[in-house]
Amino acid sequence: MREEEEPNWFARWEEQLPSPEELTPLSQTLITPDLAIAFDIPIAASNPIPNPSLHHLHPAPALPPPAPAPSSQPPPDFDSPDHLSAAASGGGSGGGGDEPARTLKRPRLVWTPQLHKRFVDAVAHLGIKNAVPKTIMQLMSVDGLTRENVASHLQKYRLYLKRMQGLSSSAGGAAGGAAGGGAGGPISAADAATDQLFASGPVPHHFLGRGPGPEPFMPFVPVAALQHHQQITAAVQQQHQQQYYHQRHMGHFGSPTTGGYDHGFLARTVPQPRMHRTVGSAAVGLVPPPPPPAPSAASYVEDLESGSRGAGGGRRVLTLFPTGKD
DNA sequence: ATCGCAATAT
DNA sequence: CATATTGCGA
Repeated sequence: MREEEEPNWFARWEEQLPSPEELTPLSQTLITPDLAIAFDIPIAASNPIPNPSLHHLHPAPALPPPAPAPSSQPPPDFDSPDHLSAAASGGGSGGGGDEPARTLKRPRLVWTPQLHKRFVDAVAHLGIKNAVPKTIMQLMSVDGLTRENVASHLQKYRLYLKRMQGLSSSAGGAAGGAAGGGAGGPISAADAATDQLFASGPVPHHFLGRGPGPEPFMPFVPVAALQHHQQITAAVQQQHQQQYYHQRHMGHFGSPTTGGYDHGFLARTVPQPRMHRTVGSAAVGLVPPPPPPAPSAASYVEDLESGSRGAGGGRRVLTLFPTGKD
């Protein structure tokens, strides 16, 4: 009953995807080390490098989870509920020092390309069929990730796919409508470019004259295309306080060079084929803008870092990853 | 009970 | 602008 088999991505998945049964708890504190330290939160230092490596486990994973059957196996095991430091808003806090933990609101989750990748990978791996928030969430094994988080993101993700479903032509886009789906077919597309696309404009978009046109755009189609294993780090930021600064006011297509970083992703809900981006990537000055000299249809898989930190910016959006990564 | 999605709030 | 929340139907 297997229908399609793409040993390519599939094989890779095996390497980094822990079988639902083995699912290794990648507990990646939703908090960044810095943040944790800032809050005096003892991070279990027992996880310097989660499970970068993998043990070649069963050779035949039989694509879909073992038995799409409903009730089947218990969840992979989630550990700590959440230590999300809610970052006291400053104001009131009087008490101060208590252990913020449950019952407190979690800071807004920042979907970083990496995290998003994990998401996309999971969806691709599960297939439209099982790609439901709960499953995805569990497969992602991201500590702190909630079903709502995924659900919300998933919603947007689907919208994106639908939106570009018709535009394929035109370069760049690459898309393919695979989505569809209706069930039955595992999405097959490749979005490898996800993170990369996020920050870079793989789309040879010639600056279409659209100045005031909002177009955050979310570049990438579903599919899995893993390559390396990296730590998924979820970054969080305060819930209130001023907010996001990076706004695309560039209005002019001229030189979107450094200046605004961002990981654009997902687009609005207006059915407008507008595509274009201002690209930006890397805030602290790194990851130079990859000039797309070869508009090949090939998609590279790489992850970029957006280590933008409060540093000079002003805001503390800790979207920081383990710098290291070799 | 959970998903899916629109609307709405922050 | 990106997420989070909420409400309602399936």
